[in-house]
Amino acid sequence: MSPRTEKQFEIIRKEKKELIMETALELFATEGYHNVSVSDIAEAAKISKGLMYNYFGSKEELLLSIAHTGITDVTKAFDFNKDGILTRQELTLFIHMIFKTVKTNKKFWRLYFMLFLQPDVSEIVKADFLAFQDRIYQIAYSYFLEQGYEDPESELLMLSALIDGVAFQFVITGEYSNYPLNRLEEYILKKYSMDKK
Amino acid sequence: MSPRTEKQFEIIRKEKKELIMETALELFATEGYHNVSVSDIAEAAKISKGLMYNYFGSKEELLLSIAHTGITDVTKAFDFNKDGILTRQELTLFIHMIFKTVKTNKKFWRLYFMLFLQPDVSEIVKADFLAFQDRIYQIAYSYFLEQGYEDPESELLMLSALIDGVAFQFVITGEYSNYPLNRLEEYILKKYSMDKK
Amino acid sequence: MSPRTEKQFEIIRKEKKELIMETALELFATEGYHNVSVSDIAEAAKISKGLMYNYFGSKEELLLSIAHTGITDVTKAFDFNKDGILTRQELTLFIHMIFKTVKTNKKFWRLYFMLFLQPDVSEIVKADFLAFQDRIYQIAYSYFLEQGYEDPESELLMLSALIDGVAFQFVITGEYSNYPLNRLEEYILKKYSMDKK
Amino acid sequence: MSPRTEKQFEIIRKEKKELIMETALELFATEGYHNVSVSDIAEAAKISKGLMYNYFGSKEELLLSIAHTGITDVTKAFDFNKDGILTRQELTLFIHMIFKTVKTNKKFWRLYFMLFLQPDVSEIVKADFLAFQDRIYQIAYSYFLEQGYEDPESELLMLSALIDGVAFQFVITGEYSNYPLNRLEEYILKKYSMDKK
DNA sequence: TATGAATGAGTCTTCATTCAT
DNA sequence: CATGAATGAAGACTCATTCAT
Repeated sequence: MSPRTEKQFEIIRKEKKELIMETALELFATEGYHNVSVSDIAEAAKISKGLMYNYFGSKEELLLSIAHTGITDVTKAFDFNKDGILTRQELTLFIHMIFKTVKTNKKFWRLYFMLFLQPDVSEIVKADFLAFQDRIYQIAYSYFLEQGYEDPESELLMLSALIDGVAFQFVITGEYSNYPLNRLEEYILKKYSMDKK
Repeated sequence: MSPRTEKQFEIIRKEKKELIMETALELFATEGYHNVSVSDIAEAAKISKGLMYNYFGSKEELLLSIAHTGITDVTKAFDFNKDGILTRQELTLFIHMIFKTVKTNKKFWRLYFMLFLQPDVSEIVKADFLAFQDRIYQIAYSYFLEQGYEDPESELLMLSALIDGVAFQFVITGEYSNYPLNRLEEYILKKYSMDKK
Repeated sequence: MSPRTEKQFEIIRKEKKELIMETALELFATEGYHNVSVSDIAEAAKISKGLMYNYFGSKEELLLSIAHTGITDVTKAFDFNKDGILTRQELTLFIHMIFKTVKTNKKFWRLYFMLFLQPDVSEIVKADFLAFQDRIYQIAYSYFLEQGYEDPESELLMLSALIDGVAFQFVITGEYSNYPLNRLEEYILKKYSMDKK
Repeated sequence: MSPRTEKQFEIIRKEKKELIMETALELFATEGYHNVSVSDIAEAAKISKGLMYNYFGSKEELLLSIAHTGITDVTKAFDFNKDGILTRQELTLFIHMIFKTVKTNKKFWRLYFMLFLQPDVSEIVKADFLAFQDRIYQIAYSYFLEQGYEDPESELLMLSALIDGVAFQFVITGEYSNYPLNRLEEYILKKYSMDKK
């Protein structure tokens, strides 16, 4: 008889928001943002078309929310609170984590690659990502510097490109691909363990 | 004033077609396929909307034509008629050529990355590209094998990923970016010249 | 803490209803009926959307309630219980009252003008207004007749149009306009004091 | 076989544009701007929904075009190229013309009254109308001044309000009303012929 | 009585495509 | 070969209204 409490409403909102975002991510990643209509999302999430607008101002805002939440989650997972210098083991762990996040969040990374090829990506998304990338760069850079690499910057760019390339190739393969991500991970790790210079 | 010969018509057709494709490539790459309307293309190419349909069955066909022509051109440029084994110089040249084509056809590669993230890419385009990739793989693979690399397949995949990664990062930067493509090229070449194992 | 009596509930209902109507009138007049959503009204009145439907069957019914209540109030204010003939002073007072009500209820009159240009105004509202107008017409007509005006009907229509025109012009000016309503009132009163014929 | 000439296209465009504007004016005036959908207009004009957007950027732009064209036409009809002072006959003619234009363009004036009650009317429309009104004011003002009226400004405002009021009352009556517009015109004209001071 | 999540019909608008000339 | 007016299906978005709590 009495209306739902504020808390109850909050829970409902949170859950619905997540449902919509997950559904949309799934569709955006598999079909492409422009090939998915708001109706498609509503249907897949089993809600009405209008409800999406109760939670997100527009289809684009939904996309940006997904991107923002995704990168925030990934960033959190990395626990960047390193103050000292990376040891070799730590770099190993680090690279391992990147591969893991790519494996776990394949759809998300697919979306991110799409977003970056889209020339009109919101500055917010870009800033989010660049912040994340920067952290990684700093860490890897200090490692290469420490290890006495001749041209740590190029080394860094190469590692970055390599990871991006592997991730890209992995991501463009279908849901159940047999891209040898694990094998490549090992191979890369081995390389960085042996390299001197 | 005299009626044009069939040959002349053919030339006109060919030129118009190319004009449309170039204009469309430019727009697709800078604005994104879905953000460019047929009207936009017509306007930019200074032709009528109807004329596009004289040359291409649909907007999508136009896209696929661009992709097909592009990859054909690139493939041609490579002159794969190698029968013997790649020497180190040849690999060097080879990698150099890849970087060169990425640099020269930035827009085209951008389009290609987009296409590959789009799950419904025509099988034709896929086949085109896979054929191209296969040739490269064969060449590089035989090289790594010859050079006595322990795991030539992984090595191959890594080179491929590395190049894709560099190309991707280069391509998503704006028109006049300062991404150090040349420096990375050199760095990669040096790596492959020194590496034993 | 003690359960509210029925009487108290009634008072609450009345006050809420008035709050909603006043808020809606304010918004309708400043933004236009179609530019104001039920959500807007609810937000401005600091109530929930659902509550409005507790008091009014629909958005349109709310509008009509406002119009009905408004014209009823205005009518009451006039105290039409005249049996005798209007003297000149009484006409003066009468015209003065009309101007006063226009001044005081600017928003309401704005709404009324809108309603009358809307072809599908409810018959109820029309009837309300025509009743009001009729009373005024009767009074003014009898006055003009008494005063020996040649064509009292035309005279009446003119006075009516004049007042409507002044009111309209006053009403379409912004909230803090400097339309010389008072000056015009005086001017009109003077005219009707001097006119013979 | 050969495409239509530019001239032919121009004619087509002009005629279609007028058709759409006339149809829309009819509907806007009888139903109200917000109660008429673009589909309604298309259906009434027997064109497709999309075609309207070939000629007008939006529904609102269509409205503004109608308003602008209407007031331009009316202004033209007045031939304001007066340099001398208005004689009484000229004022008579002048008032007559106003009444005539109201009678002839009833729908248009209805639309204009609506627009002026709409708080968010485009500045363009307002400017158009105020320019027109200004011309009329100047002419009437100079007349009243010349005739030695005590307070020409108030006199002017009154004439203006009177005309607005008559027009308003005439306009809110249905298509085939029996509002005595002609009688009122005569009555007003008589007034202004007799009035001294 | 009061709340706000949920619905879905309806609206404006876009745009690939067709076709008469 | 070339044009652009015309179409209509599809999409994003709004909002009055309902209803479980």
